[in-house]
Amino acid sequence: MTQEKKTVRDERIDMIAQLRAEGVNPYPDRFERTHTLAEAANLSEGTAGVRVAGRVIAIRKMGKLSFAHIQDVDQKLQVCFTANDLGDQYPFFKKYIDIGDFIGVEGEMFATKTGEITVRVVSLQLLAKALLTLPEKWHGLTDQETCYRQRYLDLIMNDESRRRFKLRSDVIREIRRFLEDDGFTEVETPILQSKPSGALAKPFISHHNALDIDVYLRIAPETYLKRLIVAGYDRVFEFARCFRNEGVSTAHLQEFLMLEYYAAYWNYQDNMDYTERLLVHTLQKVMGKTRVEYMGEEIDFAPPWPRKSLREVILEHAAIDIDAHRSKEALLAVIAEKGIKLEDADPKTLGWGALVDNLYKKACRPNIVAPMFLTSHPKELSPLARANDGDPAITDRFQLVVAGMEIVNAYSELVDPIDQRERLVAQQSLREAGDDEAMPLDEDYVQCMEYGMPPISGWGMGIDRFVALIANEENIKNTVYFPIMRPAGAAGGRSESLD
RNA sequence: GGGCCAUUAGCUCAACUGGUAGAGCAUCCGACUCUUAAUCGGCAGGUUAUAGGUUCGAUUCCUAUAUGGCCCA
Repeated sequence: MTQEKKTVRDERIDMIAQLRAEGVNPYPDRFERTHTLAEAANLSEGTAGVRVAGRVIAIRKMGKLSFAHIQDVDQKLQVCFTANDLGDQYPFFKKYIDIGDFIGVEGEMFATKTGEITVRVVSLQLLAKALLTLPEKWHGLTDQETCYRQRYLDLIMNDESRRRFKLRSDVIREIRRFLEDDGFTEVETPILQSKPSGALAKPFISHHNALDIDVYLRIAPETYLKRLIVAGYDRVFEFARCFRNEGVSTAHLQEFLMLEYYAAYWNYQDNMDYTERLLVHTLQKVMGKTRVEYMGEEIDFAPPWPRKSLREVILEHAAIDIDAHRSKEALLAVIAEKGIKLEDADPKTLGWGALVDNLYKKACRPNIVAPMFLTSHPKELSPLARANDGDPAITDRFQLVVAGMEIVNAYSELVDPIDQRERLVAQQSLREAGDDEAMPLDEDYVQCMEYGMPPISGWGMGIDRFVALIANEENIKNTVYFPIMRPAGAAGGRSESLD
């Protein structure tokens, strides 16, 4: 006996054939709506001629009276079918409409005895027949992997997921409006670049066939945005999809959204003021408040946010004065003396600046919860930042640190072409020594600077990370619709290449 | 890169110390005019992630692999 068992899908395919045989198109081309579901939900009782459409997400079929809920990404609405109102269409509904289908209905608004606003349907149209059933209605979809791989199911089933993605869209919209209202121009700069620059990171490499050159997916839009300031724009910004070919973790995406803006004639102090205004405005607009909860801690963004130098912060949390230990050897010695273990495999290969950075990440950063501006980073960590006029070993730079995460990175830009060339040459030699995160010398960029670059302060924020923070979401993958995953069922293909 | 955990019906989960793999929802058949996890009755649904091993017997124990999650570096 090889009788194949019928799956739900097989049954639905049979049903579609049956529908067609009865002259019903299971996939009609349009439906004329009078209201969205959200609009309909706000209509008053007695409003007739309401035409709405959506996906059926729940059905309660009874003898001659049935209820269903239809849903879109914003709203869920109850609809009611009776044999009296629908006539022939009532048995059609009972026989052919399933959870998961899209339907369009026309009817009159009324309130049920529990007071729920509902459409009393007088005519019904099937708009799309579903072959596969939705996840179970009560527990919904909880498997994280399925949520990532089939985000549409996550969004259909999980209200919390819909809210999170709405928050993301709201954040981007409000930031964009705020910047536009302040005279910033939104621009687009290249994603395919022949030299990756603007950050210290490993790029993805691709190949341009027509030009026969290797190209890099951008790691930051920085140097192109500054070229536009040279071109004469006062203020530009870009929501820039960036790519960094680095490790996977709950805090890192390889493809992520960075907002950068550049304002001519500002320094980093002006920019800290502006950062407070921009982010407080955004939080007020999208959350209606400045307090958010993240992983059980309450974080209040009410300004002003303290401004502390890297030196002060390390002194505070690690009791080490980095100014008193300005050589790598001296600093290593005092770190060892304090019994602090750095994360990097071999701190001896790091320069003084990188050592300071590691020390901060280990001893200070996890303790910074409330928003704080961290300023005055070592010059060697910031090849595109302006050196401080009083102390040329540090830069006029700040990061906004919240909940142990760097949310914003900004500085007074280096606009001196001679200084810039020297620093990029230094980076280049690090690169040649094997540091593939060091920045290559971009001759075209330095040349641009030689034509004259005004004072600028630039700013960058990881949108995904910011959204994760205010959405109280631990895993950054849940702030993007479709995070990259290893293809499901991919069978090996890499064992051969292992040495 | 290292450690721990998970993978069982379409979905959410059980299955004691190794002894015939179960339930709810969804599907299918039937009843039902205010339901909302609708209810009630009935049917059906499985290569327990994959490949090996131990055993009279493996969802359970062991090894490897795959995918994912969490923690650490």
